[in-house]
Amino acid sequence: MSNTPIVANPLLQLDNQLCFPLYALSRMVTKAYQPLLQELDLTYPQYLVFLLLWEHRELSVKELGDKLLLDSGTLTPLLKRLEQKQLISRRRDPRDERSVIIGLLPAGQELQVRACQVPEAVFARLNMTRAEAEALRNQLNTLLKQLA
Amino acid sequence: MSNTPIVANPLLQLDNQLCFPLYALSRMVTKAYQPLLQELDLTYPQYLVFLLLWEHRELSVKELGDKLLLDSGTLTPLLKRLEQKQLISRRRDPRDERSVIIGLLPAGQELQVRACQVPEAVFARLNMTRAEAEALRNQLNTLLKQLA
DNA sequence: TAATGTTTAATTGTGCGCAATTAAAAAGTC
DNA sequence: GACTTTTTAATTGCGCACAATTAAACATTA
Repeated sequence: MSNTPIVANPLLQLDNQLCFPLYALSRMVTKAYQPLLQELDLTYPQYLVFLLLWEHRELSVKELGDKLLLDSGTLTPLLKRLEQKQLISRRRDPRDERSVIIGLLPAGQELQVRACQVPEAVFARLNMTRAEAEALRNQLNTLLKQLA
Repeated sequence: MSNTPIVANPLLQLDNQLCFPLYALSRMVTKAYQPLLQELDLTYPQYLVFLLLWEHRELSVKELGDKLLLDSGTLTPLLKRLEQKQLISRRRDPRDERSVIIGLLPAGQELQVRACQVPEAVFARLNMTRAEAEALRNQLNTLLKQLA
């Protein structure tokens, strides 16, 4: 009875899944950022929010969610923590009181200078050429657009 | 003062990061599994545990962690939930009392039959050929081995 | 064998991620 | 203009992920 043969279904083997390396690599890359972001006192998703704010200065929660593919259940508490650290501001859009507009405070703006070295430092840890990285990024982005 | 020019640093733009499509695509793929796994009453990481158990029947928490790149802080509560649902068993290894051995219970074994259709169903949602999927998987696995 | 070091899980605490619900504002429709 | 529908955030609850700590079992070495 404890000898029931195990059906070796290749479709159900971890090594044959596309999902697993995607899942695992994503976490490993996040971990590669961690020590660098710790110096900025930011988590990885918080860092992504700042990438957008440094580029656009102001964005609504909705716009952040559209760009990061995250909903308000994730963003609202994250943004409140950044507000509490005086890095960003949160205010209702007077023209549409449903929207909450996120803006950079001086301390949040100043983080950009210290963040400049992060991409290079992380890149150095992944042993791949620029061309390889860009090719993979385009590949992943293509898939992403098909799904989102 | 609110006119401080924003330095457009391409290295700090979300669209130029490799990390973001990896992070976002991983979550999207997990979401693609969700409705299928819901019928098995499993979460995505729980499903990964079962892929390994269906293949190996018994594995220690350590072995599961090595294969999934997860630590006991993640696995212990997850496994306790599966134990509570009578899907798996947890017992100390009599030969090394530090190890906890995870085994399949009948209900957990029977889940395999219902799971057989999951990989095909998920694959259908990603508009890519087998060859493309395999190429990408190998690429991601190579990167993963470099990091782990 | 006694002391030291290593391995393995468990625990604790924090921060996502997301489904589901609620509530308010805005837009569309009759 | 009242009614309905849609949009937008916030809230609640649950399950990961993971860093840091603890404790027990095992291994190594003096």
